[in-house]
Amino acid sequence: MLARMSSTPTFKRLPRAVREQQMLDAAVKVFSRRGYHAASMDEIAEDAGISKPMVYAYLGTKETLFIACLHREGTRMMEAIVGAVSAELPPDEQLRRGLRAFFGFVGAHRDGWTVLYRQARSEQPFAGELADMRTRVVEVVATLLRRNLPVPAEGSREVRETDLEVMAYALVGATESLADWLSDHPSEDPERLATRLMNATWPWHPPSK
Amino acid sequence: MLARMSSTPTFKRLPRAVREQQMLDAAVKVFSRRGYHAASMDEIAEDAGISKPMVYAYLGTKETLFIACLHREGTRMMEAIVGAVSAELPPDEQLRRGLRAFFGFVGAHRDGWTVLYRQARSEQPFAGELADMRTRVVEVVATLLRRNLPVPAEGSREVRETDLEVMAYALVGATESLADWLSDHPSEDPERLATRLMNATWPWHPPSK
Amino acid sequence: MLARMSSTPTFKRLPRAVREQQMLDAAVKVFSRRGYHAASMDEIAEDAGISKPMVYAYLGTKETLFIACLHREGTRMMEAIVGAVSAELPPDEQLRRGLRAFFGFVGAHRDGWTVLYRQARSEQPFAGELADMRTRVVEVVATLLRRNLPVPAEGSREVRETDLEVMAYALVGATESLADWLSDHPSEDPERLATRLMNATWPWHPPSK
Amino acid sequence: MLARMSSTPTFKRLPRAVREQQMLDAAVKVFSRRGYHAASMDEIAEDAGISKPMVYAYLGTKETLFIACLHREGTRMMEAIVGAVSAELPPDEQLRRGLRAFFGFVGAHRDGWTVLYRQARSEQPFAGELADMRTRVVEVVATLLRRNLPVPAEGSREVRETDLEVMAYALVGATESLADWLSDHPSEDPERLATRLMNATWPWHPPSK
DNA sequence: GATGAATGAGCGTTCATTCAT
DNA sequence: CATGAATGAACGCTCATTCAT
Repeated sequence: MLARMSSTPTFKRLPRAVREQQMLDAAVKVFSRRGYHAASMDEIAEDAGISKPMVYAYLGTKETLFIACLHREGTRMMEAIVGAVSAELPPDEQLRRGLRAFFGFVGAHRDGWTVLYRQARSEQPFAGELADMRTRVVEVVATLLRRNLPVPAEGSREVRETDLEVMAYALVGATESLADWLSDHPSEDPERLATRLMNATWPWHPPSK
Repeated sequence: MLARMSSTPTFKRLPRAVREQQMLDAAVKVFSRRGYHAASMDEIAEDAGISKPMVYAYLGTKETLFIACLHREGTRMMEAIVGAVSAELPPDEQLRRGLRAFFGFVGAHRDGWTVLYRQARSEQPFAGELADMRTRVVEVVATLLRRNLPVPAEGSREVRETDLEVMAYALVGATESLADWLSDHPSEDPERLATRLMNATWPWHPPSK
Repeated sequence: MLARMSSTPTFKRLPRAVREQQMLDAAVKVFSRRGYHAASMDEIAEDAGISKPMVYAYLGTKETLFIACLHREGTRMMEAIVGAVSAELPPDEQLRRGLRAFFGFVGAHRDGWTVLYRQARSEQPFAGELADMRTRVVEVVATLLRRNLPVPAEGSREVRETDLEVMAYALVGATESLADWLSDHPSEDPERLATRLMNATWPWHPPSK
Repeated sequence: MLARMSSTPTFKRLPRAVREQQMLDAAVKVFSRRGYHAASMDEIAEDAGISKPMVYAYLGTKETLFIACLHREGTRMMEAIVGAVSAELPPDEQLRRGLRAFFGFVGAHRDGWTVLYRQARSEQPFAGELADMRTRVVEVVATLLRRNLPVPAEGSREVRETDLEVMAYALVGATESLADWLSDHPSEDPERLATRLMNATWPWHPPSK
């Protein structure tokens, strides 16, 4: 029904949403490969099979383009994790599954999220954007941790809120670091890595798997 | 105040070694503030109170200049840590003091090492340099960890080498992450942070301080 | 005079091919006037009435730009000579006409080929390019010379191949030198110069013209 | 009397003339190897084992330094040729010996005169200097040629002065060209080359050697 | 809607040249 | 006499960004 009968192959003009995804694909690829500054709009446009002014028309400047990449990839990662964690599970199982999902995602998108994230962290203009994302992650993790602590033995020192935040930060940092480790050990299994981290950090839980 | 207006005009024809340090100071400052790419050799030279050709004459290109910064700051950090850890101390005390020294150093040089390190991680040309430093740190930490594990209860599962490496990586990542957290919470005490991390990660040890 | 004030403003958004020629014109002019090193890309761009990035976009770096100049001018010269020489003519007439065409070309493009050629000879990066052109010319000349020798009298010493190559080189060198002489004597007639060289070098042929 | 009795080895300070020759040696070497523009005063000073300000104190700017090189090498070449030619010899023998001496000199100083000369020809600032040298050479050659022509047969066309100048230029150009050819054929004997050029250009003379 | 043509601005780098010691 | 220290001035090159078609 959309089929025009005109002589020229009218379907070349893709709808806007599709074009935007193509551009973001190309941008993620190039930003990851070259780094934010070394990436050139020319290469991104060429890789997307589109002319440069189109990129500007759809996604704005280089900076907004990068932010768009960041959001898309960040959201995808979040969804992967959230999709793996059900609120009905016991807290430690939530943690375990969340870690698995994260390592799995990073392993499957080796040139995506991790690299963009690292780029963003080192460039001032994106500090704000990143702080937001990170905060959201830390909050989720902190919540999980709170429900996941060993029952404080008798009157021993109790864990306070700031400690929780510190632990959450530490866990996130540890996880990022292991994501890098994973990059250097491609033969390792993301699943096993999640288990290892769990066992190492919460030795009071029964080993999983 | 004291002895201002000294005998020489103090502002010109300084010996090479002095100028090199001035340049490195300026470079560290500008690289931290702007990021590697956004930093301009002009600004670095101006900040060092010297003309650009001098920078090139003494420290070479922008890339070698950055590496020189990295080495100087990295070495300073390493020395701060090594100076705080004595081999005679029990392993867990070594770890504790090493962490304290690290956080203390990061806290005292807020715009130095951490930022440079982050920069370097996100630029390919410096990946190699950094990987070396990181590997050395991980090895040291892994050694400490090996001597620092809880005595494996009877026949329970034993910790293998790979687990150790993973733990070391995790600990280093957690520490780096907390170094960032420290940058965002300038009012926090580096000493306390080290304690918190120890308590959170090795709850089976008696709390320190 | 004729059809000035044509329909289009004439000064912007020209198609690539046109702009490339404008750039090459400007480049030849500036390279000739200043020499390869002293010529600045700024001046070339300005002279072409275009911004510098366009020059880089179309013709590449300074080196490739110079080579492009060399090729264009060299090709034009070759065509001028080839167009003047018919294979049906007797060999000595071919030589005579070739010389005339060469001197005519040099005389008509005083600041073009000769100067570029001299520049190229003195810069290592272009040694290869030029050696090729020169070799081709020498081969052609050697062939002509071979067919153009006086019939060796009875048993007199015969001319060997190496001698031919040497003669060809000598003739080409002599011709180049005279092209310079022509630059210093603008009032001289290129036609007469060719005749003079012929008469001086092959006195056994009947004088032409 | 100049001998100071001081404690330091006073004789390290070489007399000015010696130092100048060292500098010129270095300059000739570097100019030949790199070309006029690519040669740096730094490299020349270093190669001469002397500091840069000394070079400026003794030989002035880069331009005057190059001219000094040109003069020294040009004079050496002239002396080599003049030393080989005696006014008592028959004209054609003078020519023959002059060519031999020239090719011999060029062959022995492969990186000296020829390269400097070529450099100078392609840079405006040295046009004047070179024109002078060349004129002197051409005049000598023209004189030799005048005495060296075949006795004009009966009433045939006579050779005029301009023809002589043209011939001299042609011969000089041919010779330069063959000097290049010699560079590409290091196994060839400069002596034989002189003979070949003579035989080719003045076939009416009895072959020499 | 889509693009080839075009540029302002800036950066890393080098070099001839000169003080101050 | 001799030099290490220092710089002004350019230059080649690139890039994000925008017109005009």
